[in-house]
Amino acid sequence: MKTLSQTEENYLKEIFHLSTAVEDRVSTNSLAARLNSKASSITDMLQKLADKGFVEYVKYKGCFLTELGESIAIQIIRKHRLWETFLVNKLNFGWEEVHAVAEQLEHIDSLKLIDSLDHFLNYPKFDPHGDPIPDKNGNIVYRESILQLIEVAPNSLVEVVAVSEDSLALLKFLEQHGLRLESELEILEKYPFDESMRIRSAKGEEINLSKKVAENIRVKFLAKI
Amino acid sequence: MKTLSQTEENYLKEIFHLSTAVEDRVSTNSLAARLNSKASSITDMLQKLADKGFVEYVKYKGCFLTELGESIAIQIIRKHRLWETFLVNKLNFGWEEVHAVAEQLEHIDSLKLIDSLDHFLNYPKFDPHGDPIPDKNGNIVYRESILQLIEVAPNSLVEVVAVSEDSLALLKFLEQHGLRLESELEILEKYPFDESMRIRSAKGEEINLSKKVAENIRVKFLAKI
DNA sequence: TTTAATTTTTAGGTTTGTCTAAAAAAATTA
DNA sequence: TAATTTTTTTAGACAAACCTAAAAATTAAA
Ligand SMILES: [Mn+2]
Ligand SMILES: [Mn+2]
Ligand SMILES: [Mn+2]
Ligand SMILES: [Mn+2]
Repeated sequence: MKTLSQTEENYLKEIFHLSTAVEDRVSTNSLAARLNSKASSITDMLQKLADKGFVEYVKYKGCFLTELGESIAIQIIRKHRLWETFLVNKLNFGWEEVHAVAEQLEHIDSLKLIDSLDHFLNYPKFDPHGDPIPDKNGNIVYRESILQLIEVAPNSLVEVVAVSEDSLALLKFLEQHGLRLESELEILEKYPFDESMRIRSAKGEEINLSKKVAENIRVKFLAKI
Repeated sequence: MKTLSQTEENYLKEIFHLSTAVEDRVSTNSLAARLNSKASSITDMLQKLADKGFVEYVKYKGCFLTELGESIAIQIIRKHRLWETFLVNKLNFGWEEVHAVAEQLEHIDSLKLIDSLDHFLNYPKFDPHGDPIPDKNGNIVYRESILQLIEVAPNSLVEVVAVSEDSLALLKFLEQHGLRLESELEILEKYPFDESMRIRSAKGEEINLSKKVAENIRVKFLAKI
């Protein structure tokens, strides 16, 4: 199988993320926004990816990955998350520093490398942001009963299990308030006018979280208080 | 400092290797041969690199690196050799498997990454092929009194200290005969008609080495026998 | 020191991935 | 349903890195 360009790989990865998280058929404009590119460039590339059999694409109707395209996307995500794990676990990077470097490392092409790395890291199941790491065969084990913090009702106790990985500012903010994976926190109050919320961290600090922040923290429900 | 393309980095690296190992001013054709490219392509790129201040280039007279160009080349070589060391020491790659992967990894752009890696590997001085690893400041400590095996007279005992790194076939050949870094061997006889030689390995095996092979093994003289 | 061979450069193209501006289709609103 | 707005595609260009073929400069041979 001939190897794809970095650009093509980034397109497939982004189509995968959008089609699992947001829309079934991925629109030209949503890709343009995520890839910091223009709609016309996206159209060009979608035609090429469709020719090569990586996506199904119908003019004006958006696209989705073929089985082949999806398996490639998953392997790139596997590499991305394994490298992030390496950087945090072995090289002592902070979780907010790894994404940018992993965006480069995910394109290194060597099966032996990535399998050896997986072994070296002891076959980790989740990356530093709580996201599942696909295995060699592309299987992804999603966690059960995870919800966005913003969906949780007041007077609930929850545990942080994942955070949106690609916002540097968010990760720094969480770091600053001692919020990380496995942190427990209590939802004190929700303010409907701006969808912000007030929470109490494990060590008693009360923190206001904006809508944006609360959307990007994923938690597991622990108890009613 | 804005970041160079992978292609530009490869040109600088190759100019560095050729101008230290072979010729003071690097010719268009020698670059074309090393970069598997055509002379006309080299000319184009040299003009660009000269514009950007990485090389001195005079039409028809070849080129050499500026101080800036050299410092960039050395940092790429540093990355290449650190990654090779990582692959062998941590991921259990064979020394013949690492060069191709390092050719990709050397272009990853993150100072923190490479310095952390250096630390993680315990500041190695030499890579798996015996080549010196430049430090953070670009200093390279070359070994004293190293010669090519082909230059050594019969009845000498020598120790292998480095091998040409980028020939897969050579490395596999050496591996097969148990020849590696720190191996001791005895030069038995030299055959002038094809410049081949006969040697005896530490464990007594007698092996014939072609000119090509004997040129690409670097040794330290130990004793006359 | 001419002539011949070799090396290097220029001229003119190609491919990949991008862009802007204009046209076409689809979705919304009236 | 007709008009308007939004989304998407097409048309035409551009920069990077490469190529082939032809011209020019340099080097080697006669
Ligand atoms: Mn990431
Ligand atoms: Mn992640
Ligand atoms: Mn190498
Ligand atoms: Mn090496």
